[in-house]
Amino acid sequence: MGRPREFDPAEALDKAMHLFWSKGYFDTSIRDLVARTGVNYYGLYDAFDSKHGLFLAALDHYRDTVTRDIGAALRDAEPGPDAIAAALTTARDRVQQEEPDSGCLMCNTAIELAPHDAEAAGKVQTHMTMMREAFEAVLREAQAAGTITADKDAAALAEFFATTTYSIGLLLRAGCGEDMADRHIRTALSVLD
Amino acid sequence: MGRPREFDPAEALDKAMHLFWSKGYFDTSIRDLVARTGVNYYGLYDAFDSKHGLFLAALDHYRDTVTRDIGAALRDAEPGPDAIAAALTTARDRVQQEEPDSGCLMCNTAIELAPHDAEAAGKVQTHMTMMREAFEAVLREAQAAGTITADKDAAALAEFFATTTYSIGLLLRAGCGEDMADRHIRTALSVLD
DNA sequence: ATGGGTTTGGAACGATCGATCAACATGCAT
DNA sequence: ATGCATGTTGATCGATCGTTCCAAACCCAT
Repeated sequence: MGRPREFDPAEALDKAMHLFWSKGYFDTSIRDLVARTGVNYYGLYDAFDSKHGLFLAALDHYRDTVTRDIGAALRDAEPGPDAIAAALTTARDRVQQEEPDSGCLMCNTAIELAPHDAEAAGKVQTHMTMMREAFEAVLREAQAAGTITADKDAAALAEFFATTTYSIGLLLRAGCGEDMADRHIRTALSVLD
Repeated sequence: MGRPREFDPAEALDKAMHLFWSKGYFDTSIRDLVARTGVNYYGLYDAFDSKHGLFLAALDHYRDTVTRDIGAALRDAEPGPDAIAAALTTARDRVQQEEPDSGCLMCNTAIELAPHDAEAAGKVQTHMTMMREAFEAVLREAQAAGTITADKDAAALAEFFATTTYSIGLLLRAGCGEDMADRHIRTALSVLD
C-alpha cells in the first residue's frame, strides 16, 4: 500500500542511459538526470541508490539493448565474412541512430572510468569478453563451413573484431564521420582475405 | 624587475599533462594540478589562463612529445610493413611507460571531450590528420619501393593504422593488457599481406 | 638601503556537486 | 470515509568545483 510511484523505472533507466551515453559520467549531474528522466531526486535514489549505481545499471541496460542487437546481427547472418560485416555495420548504425557523436557507451566508459573505477571496469571487461566470444563462435563455425580459411587464428581474430567494434564507437564519437567508419570496417574485414 | 617566478612553465605543463593523461579532464581538479605541479594557483592561471587553457596546452605538449616519438619510429625504419609495425609498437611502449592504464591522451580526449568541446575536438582532429598523413607518406614510399603491393589503397590503409594507434590506447586504458595490444597489432598488420 | 613591481601561498568567492530531508500529496486497506 | 504508508517536491546540506584576491615574501633597479 501507500502511494504508487508515478514513473516507470525501466523507462527512467533508458533515458538516463542515453544521457550518460552522450555526456559521459562526470559531466552528467544528478540535476541533468532529474530533468531528462522526469523523475524526482528521491525516486532516482530510491530506485538506483546513487549516481554511480544508476550508471552501472545503465551499462547493463546498454548491454541488454544495443550490444544485444549487434550480437543478433552477427548470429542471424550465415557464418563467414558477411556475418562479421553485418555485426560491424550494425554497430555503426546502432550507434549512429543515437544523438550524433555519442559513440559507444562501453568504449566511452572504458576510457573515462575503467582505470579508476573497478566496478565500471568489470562491466567493460565482461562486455568485451562477451563480444569476443560471440565473434569467436561465429568464426569457428565459419571455419568449419569453409567460408573462412581454417589456418587463421580464430581467437586472435575475435579479439580483433571486438576491438574494431569499439574503434567504430571511437571514430564516431571523435566526429570522424560515418564514411571514415565505413572505410575502417572495410579495411578491417580484409584481414579475412 | 619584480620577483622572478620560481617554477618552469614547461616543467609544470609536462606534469599537468601527465595528470590529465591519467585522470582525464573532468576528474582532474585545479587543486590536483596545484599539488602535482607544485605551482600555485596564481602561477597556473597567469601562465595558462584557465583549466581549459592548461588542458589545451597539454594536448599540444602531448603531440610534441609522445606523438612525435611515434612519428620518428615510423620514419626511421625502412618504408614497408616493418615501419608500420615499429610505429604501432612504439605507440604501445610509449603509452605503457606511463602510469599503467593511462592509454593515449588524444584518444581519451576524443571520447571525453570531443562531442562537447569544439577546441579539444579540433586538436584531436588535427592530431588524427597528422597521424594519417604520416602513415600515408610511408605507405606510398613503401609502394614505390615495392615492399607493399601497389594495388592497395594507401589512403584507406593510413586511416586504418591511425585508428589502430588510437585502438592501442583504448585497449591499454581499458586494462586489457599489453598482450592483447600486441595481438591486435599483429592482426592489424595482416591487412598488408 | 629602499621603493616598486611581481610571485607566492592560501584564504575566500559564488556556483554547483551528490545526497538528504521534511512537508505535502496521494491512493489503498480498512 | 478515514488512516497510514508511500511517493513527490524542492529546499537544503556539507563538500568541492573553478576562479579570484590579498597580504606577505621576494628581487631588481635605483
